[in-house]
Amino acid sequence: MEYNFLEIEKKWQSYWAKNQTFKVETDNSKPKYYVLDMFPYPSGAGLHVGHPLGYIASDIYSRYKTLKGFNVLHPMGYDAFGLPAEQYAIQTGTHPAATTNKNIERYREQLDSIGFSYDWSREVRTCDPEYYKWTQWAFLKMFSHWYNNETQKAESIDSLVKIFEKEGNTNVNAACGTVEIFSAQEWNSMSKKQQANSLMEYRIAYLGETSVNWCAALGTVLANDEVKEGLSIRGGHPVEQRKMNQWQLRVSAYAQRLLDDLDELEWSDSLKEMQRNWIGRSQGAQMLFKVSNGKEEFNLDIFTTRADTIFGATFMVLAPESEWVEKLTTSEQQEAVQEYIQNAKRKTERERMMETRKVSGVFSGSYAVNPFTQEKMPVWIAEYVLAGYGTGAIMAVPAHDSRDYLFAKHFNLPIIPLIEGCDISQESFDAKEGIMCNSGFLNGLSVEQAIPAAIDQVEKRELGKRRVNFRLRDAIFSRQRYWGEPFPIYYKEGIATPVESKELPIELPEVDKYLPTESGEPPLARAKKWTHNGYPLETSTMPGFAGSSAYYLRYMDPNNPNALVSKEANSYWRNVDLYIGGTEHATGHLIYSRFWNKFLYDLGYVCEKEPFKKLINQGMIQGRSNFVYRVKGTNKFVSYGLKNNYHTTEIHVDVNIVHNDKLNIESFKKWMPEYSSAEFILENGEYICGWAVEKMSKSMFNVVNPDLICKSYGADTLRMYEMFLGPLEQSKPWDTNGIDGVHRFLKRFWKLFYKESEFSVSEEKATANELKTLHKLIKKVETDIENFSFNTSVSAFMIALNELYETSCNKREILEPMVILLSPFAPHIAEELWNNLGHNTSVSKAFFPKYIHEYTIEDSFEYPVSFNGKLRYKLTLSNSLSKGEIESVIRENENTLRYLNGASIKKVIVVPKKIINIVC
RNA sequence: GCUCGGGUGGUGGAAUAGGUAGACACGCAGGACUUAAAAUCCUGUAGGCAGUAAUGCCUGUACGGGUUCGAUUCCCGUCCCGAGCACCA
Repeated sequence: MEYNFLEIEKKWQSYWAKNQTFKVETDNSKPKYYVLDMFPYPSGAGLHVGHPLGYIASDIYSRYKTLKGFNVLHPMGYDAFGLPAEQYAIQTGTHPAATTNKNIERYREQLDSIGFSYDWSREVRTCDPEYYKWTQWAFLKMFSHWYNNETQKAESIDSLVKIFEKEGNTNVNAACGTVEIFSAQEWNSMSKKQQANSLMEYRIAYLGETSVNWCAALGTVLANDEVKEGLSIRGGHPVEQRKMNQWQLRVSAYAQRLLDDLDELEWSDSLKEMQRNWIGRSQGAQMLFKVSNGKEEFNLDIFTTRADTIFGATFMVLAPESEWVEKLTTSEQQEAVQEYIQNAKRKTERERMMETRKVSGVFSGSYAVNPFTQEKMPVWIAEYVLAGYGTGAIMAVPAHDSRDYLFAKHFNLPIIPLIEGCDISQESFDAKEGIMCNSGFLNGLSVEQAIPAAIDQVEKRELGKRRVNFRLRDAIFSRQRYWGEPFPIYYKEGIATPVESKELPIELPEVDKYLPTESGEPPLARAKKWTHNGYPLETSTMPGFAGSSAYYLRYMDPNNPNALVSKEANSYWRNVDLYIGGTEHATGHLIYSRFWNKFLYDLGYVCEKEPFKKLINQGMIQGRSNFVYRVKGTNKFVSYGLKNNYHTTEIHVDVNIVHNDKLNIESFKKWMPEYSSAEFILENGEYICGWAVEKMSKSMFNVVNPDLICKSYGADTLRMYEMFLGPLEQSKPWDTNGIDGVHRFLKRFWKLFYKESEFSVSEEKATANELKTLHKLIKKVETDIENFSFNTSVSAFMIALNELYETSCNKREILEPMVILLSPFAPHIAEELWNNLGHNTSVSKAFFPKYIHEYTIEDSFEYPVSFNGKLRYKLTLSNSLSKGEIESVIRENENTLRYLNGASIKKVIVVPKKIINIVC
C-alpha cells in the first residue's frame, strides 16, 4: 500500500476532532505545562506563511511534553480587533465583525489542515463581548487603583482618598502626574470636580493631556511602538505630535520592576536587551539652577547623568515644548522665539528626524547662574532637547557631549575641557574616562570617582538630589476608532465615572458609518444611543494591545462568567512555560502584558509576577523570488546560465510555477497572456531561473501558501520540512527546494512497515546494532527537542532510517518506539502506523520511550603507552584498530602524547591517525 | 553613532566545557530498472596535486595576528551582512 497522506491526514484530523483528543482539564495528579503561541490577527490574506513555523515548533514541543507525562495546555485564539477590518468596513460598509468572522473561519481551516493539537474548546476571540468584558474589567481596576512607591505596588484609590481626608497628600509617595501639595482641610473643601481632577493624576488608568502621535490619515492616535521612523506601522502614513486629552496607562510606575524581573526570564539576550533599552533606566541627578529673565527669578530643574561635568556647563537648553519657555523668554526675544517654536510645531515627527544633526535653536534672553563657577549661562531653546524626557531642560557641557558641542560651535558658545589631555578641537570627548581638570574640588579624580563626588556635593549644598530616570512612557490607551473595546466610562457632569462592574460588558454599538463624525468625533459618537444611566459614554475605543494583554490568563478558564480566571485554574496553570512568537512584539505586547500581569498580581488575581517564563522568537520568513530573463525588445527568454550573452531584463516569475529553480514552461505560457507565445533559449533542455531573497509579497510573486503544500505533499511533510529548513530562531527564506527529501523520508519510513503492500511487522528480537540505532535516536530526539534544535532531530530520523534500511528491519521492538518519537513531528502518519500496530488509542496517549545507555556504548579497549621504558598512561582505543594502526597513531601523535605526559589524563580516545578526545 | 547577533562546499545547514570540519538533505554527475517518463534503488560529489588504480599528499570554516601538542570553536585587530535603538542629557 502506498503512503496516501491525503487520506490519512483527513482521517486522523477528524478522529482528533471527534474524540476531543487534545482537550485538557486541570489535573493535580500530573505536572502542568503551558505552551502558547502568539495568537494571530486574522487578516484577509489568510494564514501568513511565517506563522506555521512557530506554530509547528510549539506543537512539536507540546506533543513531546504530553508524551513525557505532562498535562499540557496548548490553546489558540484570535486577536480579532484591528485596523484592516475597519478600513475594509469604511470602504465597503461591511461590518468589521462579519469580515473578522469570515477570516477566522478561513484561519481555522488552514490551522486544522496542518494537524495542530490545540484544545479548541478554549478558543478566545478578543472581539467577543464575553471576552472583552474582562478587558474592560481590568481597565476599571486600573482606574480605581494608584501606585504606591513606598510599598511598590498598586493600591485601591479608596485608601488614597482616606489618606487625603486625614492628612492631605504631603506624605504620599505615588507614581503620579503633576500635583499641587494640599492639606486635609484643603482636600475636604474641594468641589467634587476638583477632587476628581486631583485623583485622576494618581489613577493607574487616567485621562490626561499629553503629546501624542497623531496620524491624520488613520484619524487616530498611535502608541510609540505603533510608529516607526515617523510613519505608522499599519499603512505607513505620516505621524505628527499633538497635545491631546487621552486615556493612558501608568506603565512607567512599573518601570523598575519590569526591568528587574527581566533577569529571571528565559528570553533571548537580544530581546531582553531591547526591553532594557525601551525601559531606558539612567541614573543621575536632578539639579536646580537659578535663572532670571531680568524681572523675576526662578529655579530651573534639569536632569543629568554627568554631574561631574558641572564646571564645564556653559549654557542651558530648553525643549521648545517646555513650559519654561514662556516664563524665560524676554520681551526682546519674544518674536524670534515665537517664530522658532511655530516652525518646530509645524514639522512632523518624520521631518524632525530627517533633520537630525542639523543644528537649530534660539536664545531666550534669560540667563542662569552656574552654582559652582558663578558664571552667567545663557538659556537657549532648541529642538534637540526633548520635552518628554527628564525635565525637558538640560545643562549643556559642550566639551563632553557631542550634541552640545555641535550646538556651541554653531552659536559660538564657550567650550571648557574638563579631562586632562583630551582633544576637543574637532569633536567632543564623550567617553566616561580620564582625570578631571578645570573642575575645582573634583580636580585629580577619575570620572568614575567624580560622578558620585559631584552629586554628594550637590546634595550637600541642596542644589538637587540623586534621581533615576526612565525612557519608558505611559501607554496612550485611546484610539479614535470603531473596531475596538469600548471604554466602560461615562461622563457625569463632566466627571469621568466608571460603569459598575456587574454591568459589564459595555457592548460595541451599531453605527451607520465607520468614519469620524463631521465635528471630528470618533465613530462611536454616531451611535444612536451611546449613553449610560442617561449620561454620555466615552467615544474612544481601546488599542490593539488591550485585548492581547491578558489573553493567556483567559485560556486557563475560558468560560468562567464570574472571573477572568478562577483562583483554582490560575494556581494550577500559573503562567506560560513556553511562549513562541515573533520579535516584532518586543517593545509592544511583551511590555504591556508584563505590566498588565504585574498589576493583576498586585491585586492578588494572579499568582505569578511574570506572564511568560520562556520565550522563543521564531525567525522571520522571507520570500525567495525567482526570475526569468527576457532578451530586450523580444518575447524571448534566456536561461539563467546563458543570460550574460544577451541584453536582458530581469522579470519576477511566480514561484509556484518553478520547481527547484527550473521553470515549468507550459505553466509559464498560461500564467499571463503576454507570455503565451514566448520563446525560450534553454540550457541542457531546461530553463533555469535566477533567484533572490526578498520580502515576501504578492508583487514579487514569491508567496507560497501552506495549504498548497499540504495538498501536494501532506501536512506531515510540511511540518518536518519547516523544521528541517534551519534553526528555529534564525531568519530564512521560504524555500521549497529540498522538500522532496523530507517527503521521501516519510515514504521510506512508511515502507518499513509494508511488505508487498501488506502491513507486516516482525516480532523477532532486535539485534545489538538495531537497538543501538534506536537508542541513539531516542537520546538525540530528546535532547534536540529540549534545546529547540528541531532541524537536527529531523536529520537524526533520516540517519536512523538509513541504518535500519541496511537490514530492512521491520521489528516491532524497534519500530513501535520510533513511531512514538516521530509523532510530535509527523502526527498523522504516526497515528496511522500506531493504529496499524494494533493500538486503539491515540499515539499521543503513549509514553516517550526510555533511553538506555548500555545499547549505545562504543566498544573499546585500553592500550598502555610508555616512553623511555616507563609506563605513562593508557590510551582508550577503538576496538577495530589493528596493532600496526595503533603504532602509527602513537608515532603520528608523539607531540600530543608527550604533552599529555604528566597531565592527569583519565582517558584518551583515538581513531586512525587522530586523537579525538581527551578526558582529564 | 550605540547595542546585540552572524560570516563554514553549487545550496539549506551539521559539528563549539578546543580534539576525525562539511553530518543530514537539496542540487549535480554516473549507473540499475523501464519502450519511455515518473517513481524507486545504487555510486560519486570542498578545492588542488600525484597515480592506471586502490590510494597518498597539500590547502581549506570572511581576512590578519595571538594563545595551544591541537583552533570553525578562545583572545586581539580589520572587513562584510542582518536585527534593534537612535538627538534619552
